[in-house]
Amino acid sequence: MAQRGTKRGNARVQLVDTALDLFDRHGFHAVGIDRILSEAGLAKMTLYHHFDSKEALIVEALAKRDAAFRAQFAAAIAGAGAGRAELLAMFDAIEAWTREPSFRGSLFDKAAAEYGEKDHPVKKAVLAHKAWLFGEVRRAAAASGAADPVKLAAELFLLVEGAVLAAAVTGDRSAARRAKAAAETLIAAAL
Amino acid sequence: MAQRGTKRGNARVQLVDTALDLFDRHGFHAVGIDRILSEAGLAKMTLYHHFDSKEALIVEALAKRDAAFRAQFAAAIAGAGAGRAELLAMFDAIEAWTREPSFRGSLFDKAAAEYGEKDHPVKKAVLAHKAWLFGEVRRAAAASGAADPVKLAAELFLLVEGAVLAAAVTGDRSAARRAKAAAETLIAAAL
DNA sequence: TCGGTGTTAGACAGGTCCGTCTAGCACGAT
DNA sequence: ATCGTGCTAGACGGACCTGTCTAACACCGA
Repeated sequence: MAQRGTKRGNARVQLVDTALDLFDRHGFHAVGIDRILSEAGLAKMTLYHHFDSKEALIVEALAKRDAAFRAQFAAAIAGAGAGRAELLAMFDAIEAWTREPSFRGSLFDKAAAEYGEKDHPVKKAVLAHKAWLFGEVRRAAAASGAADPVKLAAELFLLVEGAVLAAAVTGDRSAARRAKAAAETLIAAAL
Repeated sequence: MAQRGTKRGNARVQLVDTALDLFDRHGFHAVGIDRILSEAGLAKMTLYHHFDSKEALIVEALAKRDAAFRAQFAAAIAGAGAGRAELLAMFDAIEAWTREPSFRGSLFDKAAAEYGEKDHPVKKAVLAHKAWLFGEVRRAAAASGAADPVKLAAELFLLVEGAVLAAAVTGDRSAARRAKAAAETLIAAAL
């Protein structure tokens, strides 16, 4: 049994982190709360004190992953300038991510696969994440001087999504690099 | 209760079709065999007479979906010529598919999300499907006269994957059309 | 009409699911 | 040191999971 939290309030963090890892590895429905609690060394009531339900835990886990992703993404493209350079830096960021040994695909894609109902809280979290990511691409595309920046952004977004999916499913770790190459062609044609 | 099969051997087909529909709507782990049997109006032993396990049913369901997809895909691109026209016809095929009211995303992407282990039979079925699809793109790219057909195929494949994913997750039904526009740019640059 | 074959119904078993319960721990303030 | 409070442990409940069992059904050829 893992040592119990030495500080108050650590349990919640431990819970979310453990859940995040297990959901990522095995999926949401496949992982029961008993397994999360066992792995985290915590008890049932600890979970239900902090969260109303397993679903609430999932939503919070996705929120944490979303925040971490945004921060990592922002840091990765911070060095680049605006416009074209920033767009290309995004593909570098995706490549760096997909090459991490811990990369197991987008947790949001997995969540979307398991929770397809439009009004489901989990699906809403997925859509919010996707909308933000597309917004980032659109913002950078707008500063690239492209004739039709929204069209360019939409095309590049498809490349990003495709690269992440291909890297996750087939394990193709060079997908992001090839997506970048395609992006360079699309950007050049869009100016 | 649904009327029992009037012909012998209809049960197996009914089973696979019902499972396919439910897996597509709710996911693999979320759908129990009891639900499938209830919906199909069949009994437990009927399932376990035809299949060794739920997993075997999943694999057969994916095989049927794979076969149907290949047939539909082949029919959709049959009219087009070879090379560039065939590549573009593929995007039309994807668009037609994603615009079907019954479109709920790629069942293979969902399967990959729930069964991530490399050696899992379900994952193997997913990889076989993806490998075939990429092979189709590569074959057409090879006949397009591109300087580096494999590179072109890889880039177009990412667009296909991205379009299907975007259509499934965000419900963006014009994703495939934009993927086609991007593909035209990439093909033009690859010649 | 009768027997044999292949399929089906529904109960059952053992495990796990999510969520709730009571009881009691460990800590901060006084 | 004692009290009060926030948090936690582990048992429990009812529902559901996958897979197995017995018993009997419907249909075939003879």
